[in-house]
Amino acid sequence: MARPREFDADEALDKAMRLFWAKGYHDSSIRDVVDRTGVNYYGLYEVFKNKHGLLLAALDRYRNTVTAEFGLALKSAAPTTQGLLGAFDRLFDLLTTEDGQVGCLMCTVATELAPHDDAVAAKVRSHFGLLTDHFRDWLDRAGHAGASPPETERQDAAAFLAMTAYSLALLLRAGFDRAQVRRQAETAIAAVV
Amino acid sequence: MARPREFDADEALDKAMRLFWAKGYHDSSIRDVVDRTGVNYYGLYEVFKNKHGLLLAALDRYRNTVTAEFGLALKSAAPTTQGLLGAFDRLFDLLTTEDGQVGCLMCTVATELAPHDDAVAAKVRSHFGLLTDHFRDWLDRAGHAGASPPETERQDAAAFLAMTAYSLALLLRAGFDRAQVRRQAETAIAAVV
DNA sequence: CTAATTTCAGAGCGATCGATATGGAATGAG
DNA sequence: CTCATTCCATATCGATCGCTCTGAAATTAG
Repeated sequence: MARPREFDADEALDKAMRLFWAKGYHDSSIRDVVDRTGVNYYGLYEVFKNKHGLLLAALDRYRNTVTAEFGLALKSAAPTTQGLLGAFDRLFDLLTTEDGQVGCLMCTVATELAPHDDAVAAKVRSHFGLLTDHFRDWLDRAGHAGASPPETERQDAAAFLAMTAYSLALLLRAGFDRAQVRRQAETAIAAVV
Repeated sequence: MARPREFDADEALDKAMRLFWAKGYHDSSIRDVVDRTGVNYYGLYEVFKNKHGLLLAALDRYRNTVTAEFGLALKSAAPTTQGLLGAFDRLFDLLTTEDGQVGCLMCTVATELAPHDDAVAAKVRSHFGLLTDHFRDWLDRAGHAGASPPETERQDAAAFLAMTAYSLALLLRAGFDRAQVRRQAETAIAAVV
């Protein structure tokens, strides 16, 4: 098989994801990616085809790491108001890293690209659906405690919480301080539990 | 005064605003602006200094036209659940134009630029504050009808509605259909009135 | 009228973009 | 070992970026 690859594709993808996450798509150049990952152009294009392919792969990775992590937080959250608020606190941690990744990658590329990029738009909507499912699971657990609301109402509440997560991410990215954003989360939670 | 200007600065700014609104900042080139407005480079740089100055002016115009229009809708909205929903319907109209402007310009530039552009971030936060004030006015009117909630709670509700408006715009831009987004609006409204 | 001034139209600037081509280094097959 | 193959490192490509400069056109002052 001739000369073996010197880089770890997942590791490189993670760094590329964090670059897109911090700076968005158009403002991140392939040269930036090369510098950050240490991977040469050849390897990058061999594995990810082009810049757009790299973004799509980064979105998948985001879903499988960051969003999955939040899913775990929801799974282990108590079926109470405080439990849900704790999950949102975990979300805030995930959405504000030390390396400058502020907000949610999905929300950022949604506003930047979705109207003119069907592949990205599809991934965003799919991600929103996943988020909704996670909240739905939590609501199902919480519903056992009190009176069980009707099916459609509970599904609406789940989608509403997913929308809330997105908008909290947007506010964080816009520079609102965490305490203020957290108050918004409390108001949203009070709406559905 | 020598040769007079041949273009209307406001008219040109409006077209530039719509370009940024539709495609975002980085994906809109000065050449695009020149083509869309018919204004030459010289005039553009003479009036707006540079691309960033043009964006800031566009954000001001957005606030004074689109957001002002929504403010009027809120002012004339009945102090009822249906009244508020009607104002959101007007918002949906404003956020989906025939020329391809989908979503909210402020939200779009917030995710695209705010973390690395203080001037833009400041305008976004100011815009969010204005939106909050508009909702606050409506809540004050609505509050007269029933039991008046405490001051801080009402202010939180106003900010929550502003956040809701932002996230509805985000969902529209991500390609969710209007009916689904409207359902989210209903859920949010039910949370505060 | 001429002269001075300002705008127009667009050519052109250096820089950077995404993407590819190239020559040498590293590996496995025979 | 040789040799074909694959990857690394980087030079380079044409295109486009934000922006400026230039020469002609249009206007006012005198």
